[in-house]
Amino acid sequence: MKAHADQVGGKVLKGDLQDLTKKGIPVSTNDLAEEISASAASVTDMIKKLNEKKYVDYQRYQGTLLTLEGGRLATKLVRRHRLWECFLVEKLGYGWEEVHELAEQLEHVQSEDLVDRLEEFLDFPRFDPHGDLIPDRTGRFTLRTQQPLSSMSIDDRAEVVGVAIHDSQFLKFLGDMNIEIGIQFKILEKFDYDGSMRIVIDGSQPTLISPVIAKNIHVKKI
Amino acid sequence: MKAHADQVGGKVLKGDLQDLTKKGIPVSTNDLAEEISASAASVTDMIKKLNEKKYVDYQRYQGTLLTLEGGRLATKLVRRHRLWECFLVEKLGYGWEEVHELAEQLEHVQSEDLVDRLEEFLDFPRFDPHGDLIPDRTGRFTLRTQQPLSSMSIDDRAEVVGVAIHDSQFLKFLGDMNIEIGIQFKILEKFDYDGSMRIVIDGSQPTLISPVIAKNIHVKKI
DNA sequence: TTAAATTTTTAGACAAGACTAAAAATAAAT
DNA sequence: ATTTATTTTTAGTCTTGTCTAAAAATTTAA
Ligand SMILES: [Mn+2]
Ligand SMILES: [Mn+2]
Ligand SMILES: [Mn+2]
Ligand SMILES: [Mn+2]
Repeated sequence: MKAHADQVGGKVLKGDLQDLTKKGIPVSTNDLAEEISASAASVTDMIKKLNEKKYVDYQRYQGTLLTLEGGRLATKLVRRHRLWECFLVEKLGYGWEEVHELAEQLEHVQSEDLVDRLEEFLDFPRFDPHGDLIPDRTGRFTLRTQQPLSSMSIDDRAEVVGVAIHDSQFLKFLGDMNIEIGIQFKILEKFDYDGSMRIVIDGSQPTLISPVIAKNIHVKKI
Repeated sequence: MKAHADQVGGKVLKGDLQDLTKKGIPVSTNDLAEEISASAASVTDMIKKLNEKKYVDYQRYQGTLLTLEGGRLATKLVRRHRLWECFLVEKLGYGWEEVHELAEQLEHVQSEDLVDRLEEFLDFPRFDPHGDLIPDRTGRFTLRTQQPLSSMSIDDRAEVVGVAIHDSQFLKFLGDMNIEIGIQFKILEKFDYDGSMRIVIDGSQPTLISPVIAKNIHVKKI
């Protein structure tokens, strides 16, 4: 159910949830179980019910795929989740590392209208605090050019547009290094040995970025 | 679980949830069942569990009372509910007749901190859109002098401070008559026959108020 | 191409929360 | 003080969502 804007670099174009997931590749029962911390047996049971209701395409032993209807529902959930995250950060002053769990609860409040009003109240934000895209009322959103920081070269200049991981430890760590959405920087060095990079954030001192970190920061070349 | 500020006219003083409910009078199993639209059997089952957890005092056939701990929990829920109602009206532009059901969902989001921040964001409102008191972080609140409009006499001037019924039909009806929290008016006539009243809202035309309506509007004499 | 390892499903059980129908306790009426 | 009516509880069942252990299917390796 979780969308991964990260996997879709390239041109700006319209997309739906399918574009945000690994297109057409079924997810395994075990992976789902792992993701939601439940047993594989429970996942099988539930998936069968969702299949009955036509929210997923499921054939035993072959994994699971969202149907169009399931995708629509999932997109709505993603929309709600991300708008609530915006609210928590923009209006209640939470940090980007604190909002996911709260949004997980708020997203289950049933009311289309509430979310639409929330969106208006927030002035129609296009991205959530982690840089993820917010689908509009109709489920559409605009894709964005982006690439992992690890793919940049020396002397490139770039802007941080998102993160691949929402883990609060990771986000807090980035925060401590003053790395946040919107900051611009230049690549000073890239070490062939392990791919570590030295970058300099405009108006600040140079920082060393480990390859694992670099892979999980999404940037836009400028 | 629902607090009734209406039952406590009189002097301004500190209170807790006990003050807001019919003090010490146990609620019957059937009344609870009616209130939540469940069977009496279900209520008995659940009450037994709450009794186990010490949230209520229950003895079979004798009805149910909140314990101190249960009261504290209930107060928190009431606080959350009312703050969310404020949010929906103040920030998202909902009408007072639309917010109860949404707040019923939002109140179940688990996070003390979230509610405290919401309260601050709303500038520490003391009353919700229906004029009900909002407990503070510690569960305390200040009682307010009030009486039903039906108890006023000719030539009295008063201000609307709340409503006894939260039914959306009733609230919409009041709205249509331009009766809302904060408006001030004068009693022109009171008909002995059935208790109907004619009132005039400052800067408007006189209106006729039926006794049922008058009983459910809380006012403060001025 | 068969055997071993892994993944996924089934079978069976359990807890929570609901319900209906019948029994028991309490309250009201004669 | 009995009888009758009402309220409340118990008994038994159902549904939903979860789990573990064992069986079945698929994938990987020999
Ligand atoms: Mn999130
Ligand atoms: Mn996010
Ligand atoms: Mn309410
Ligand atoms: Mn209210």
